[in-house]
Amino acid sequence: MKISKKTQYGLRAMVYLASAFGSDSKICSLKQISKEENISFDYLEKIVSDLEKNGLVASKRGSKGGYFLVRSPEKIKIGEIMRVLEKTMLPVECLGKEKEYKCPREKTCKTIGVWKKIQESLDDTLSSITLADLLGPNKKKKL
Amino acid sequence: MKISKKTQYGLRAMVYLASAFGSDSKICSLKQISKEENISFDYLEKIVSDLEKNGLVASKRGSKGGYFLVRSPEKIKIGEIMRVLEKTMLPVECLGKEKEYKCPREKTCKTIGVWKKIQESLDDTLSSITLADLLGPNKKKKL
DNA sequence: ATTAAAGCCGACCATAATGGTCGGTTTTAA
DNA sequence: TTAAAACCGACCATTATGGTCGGCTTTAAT
Repeated sequence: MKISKKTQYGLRAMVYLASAFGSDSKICSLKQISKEENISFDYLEKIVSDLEKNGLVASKRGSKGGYFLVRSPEKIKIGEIMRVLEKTMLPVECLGKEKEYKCPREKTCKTIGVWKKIQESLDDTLSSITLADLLGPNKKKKL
Repeated sequence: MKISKKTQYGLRAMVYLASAFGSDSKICSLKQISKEENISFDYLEKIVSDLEKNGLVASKRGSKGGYFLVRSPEKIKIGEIMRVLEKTMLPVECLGKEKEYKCPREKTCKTIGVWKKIQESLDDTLSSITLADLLGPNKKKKL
């Protein structure tokens, strides 16, 4: 029941990009991010690559290249980021709707309700917070 | 971000014991539980042993022995069970209060708020449900 | 007294996930 | 032409997970 380092690093990188979003220098290199956020460059590369493949950031290649948010911070929910980076956001398999998986205990299971409640409160929380909400005092707003 | 099988099995075992709690035959053997709940006997043994060490169940040894709840189901919160069986209930290390761990980013961290919210909603959920709440229709109550 | 059922306990183990590193290729601004 | 940066796949050590096994101890029943 814990959040992976991957997700933690990824969220930090996203917050970093969010801070830069308004400015003219909204493009940030991995070197920059990894240095300032103290995250292994090589590992960060993999993480950001995942974020890119899932349409949360975009890149510019070559010298002076880097990454930037594709949407403004207010439009990016924390849940979206986590769903990309965490292996699974389902507390238990049986809550998934994959065809292959079919729980034989389904009908009579007394514990499923617990996992459902956990999932619901998690979803609530993660869809109520956006990147913009994390941007520190001078960039206005809560949390 | 998922619940281990250990916890899932453990909760099912606890629910099983809770069902038996009222009756004269409140003592259940692992053989019985593992068979009816379809959980590996050997693995269940380890799980229930953890629950015993943490004072959630007690045992009677020898023939006709087995395990039983130490408290009535209404007095056992799901959170207690999970805190015993899950490796950690903290979304991230930095939320812990261990002396050894000290996050250098603490002061300026923009992401900690997210993890705090997750933890709070999780705690809320898990302290609001008791074993009794999971006991099916004939044993009264919600969920 | 013996036996069978049950808990108790520590060792072992295969597989997968985690968190990370490395070397090389391609693109692009200067 | 060169340096900076993204891109990409392979590799790797450590840990967690989920589970098995064998032997010991306790106790009810015969």
